[in-house]
Amino acid sequence: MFEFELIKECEETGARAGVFHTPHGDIQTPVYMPVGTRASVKALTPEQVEETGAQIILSNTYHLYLRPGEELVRQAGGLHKFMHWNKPILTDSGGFQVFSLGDLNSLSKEGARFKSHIDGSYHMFTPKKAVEIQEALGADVIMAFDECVPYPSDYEYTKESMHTTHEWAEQCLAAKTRDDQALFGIVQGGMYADLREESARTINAMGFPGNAIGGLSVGEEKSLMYEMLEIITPLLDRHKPRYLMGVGSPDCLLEGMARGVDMFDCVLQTRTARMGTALTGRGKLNVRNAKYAADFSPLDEECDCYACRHFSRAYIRHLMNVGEILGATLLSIHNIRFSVSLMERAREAILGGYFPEFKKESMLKMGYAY
RNA sequence: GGAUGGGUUCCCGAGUGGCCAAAGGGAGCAGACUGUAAAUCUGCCGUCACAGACUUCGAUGGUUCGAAUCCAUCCCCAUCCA
Repeated sequence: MFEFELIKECEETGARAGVFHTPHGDIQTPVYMPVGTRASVKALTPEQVEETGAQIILSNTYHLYLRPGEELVRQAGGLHKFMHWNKPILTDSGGFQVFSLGDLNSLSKEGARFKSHIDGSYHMFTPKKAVEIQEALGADVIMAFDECVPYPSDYEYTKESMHTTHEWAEQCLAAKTRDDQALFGIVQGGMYADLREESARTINAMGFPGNAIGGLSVGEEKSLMYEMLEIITPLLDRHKPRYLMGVGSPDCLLEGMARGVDMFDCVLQTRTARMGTALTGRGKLNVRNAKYAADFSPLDEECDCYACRHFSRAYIRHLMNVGEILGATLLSIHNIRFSVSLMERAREAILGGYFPEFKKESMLKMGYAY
């Protein structure tokens, strides 16, 4: 279980194609994972998510712990059953929320004491607690409890935080009791090359079945993120999946893959969808714009998603403009399908030995600098 | 016919002598969004030769240094009474 088969590596870049085995099915990598923070990919039914070709979705420990509570999810028979999604699920540990939602009460080596953003009540997350909650939720992949330092952060703080994250990673491993869940460690180290190297070596040595890279895409220049990736991925076990947390946009997906990343998750697809933005092979398209009022072509001519097969830009613009929920649904379907499709095509390119060309063409067509 | 309340920038709606090109919504236009407190947030939103000027608050005329705000007449609208 949780074996990662490395099928092919690009000879020019670090891109890889593989298969990650989980109790709820195999995942063809590289993979984009839609995010369903509160046990729901916003605006979509599980069937709609599945129809996009999504193989695995994310959910969130912090949010589900606060509401409805992990015990309730356990009672429901676990997250898969509770939300009616029978494919793999990955739960984020909640580290990101505990630190980003601001009202952090106190942080120590033991864990983080924080105030609920919902009712102001105090809670304590420790590595052990984060694992316990995630075991109750029952996702296929669970994440170590880490601290995601903001950008910019000074060297000393980043270093100390990284060491705490490492200690927590060990504690998460020790706390784990279920063997039908894979616990991934998370590399931190901010934007400091030596810290990233140390963190990658340390986390990798702990022997997690998969390694994640956290603390990137937090406001830094993309070039800096790529630099960090180039330091990190070569130090992570080739035969285990590498997961770049919170990334990304189409260009970041391609650039991440080229640097050896296998798994990505990002809220951008669904969030921007709800705001009226469609990701397309020719770049972003804000369908609310007046110029699409009478444009009866699909969001993306080359897309095979449900929205593009049946609806026009003009119709979706109309839905968004009058505030019909269906607009958010159709755009979400499209953006997820677009991203999933990009990954599928990239995988084929890796397998077919033409990934560098595919990447270049895709980037240029989408209007990204190359 | 009489009484009363009204007519404000695309719409709704504040404002009742200067700090008013005129609050606040909405609509419209554009932008942002990367381990989701987001069906959210931000900007613009009379015109122009735009750190200034010009036109505007039903119409016309008047009072005043100064009017969307006060006065007169007129034109509409709403409700009530005949």
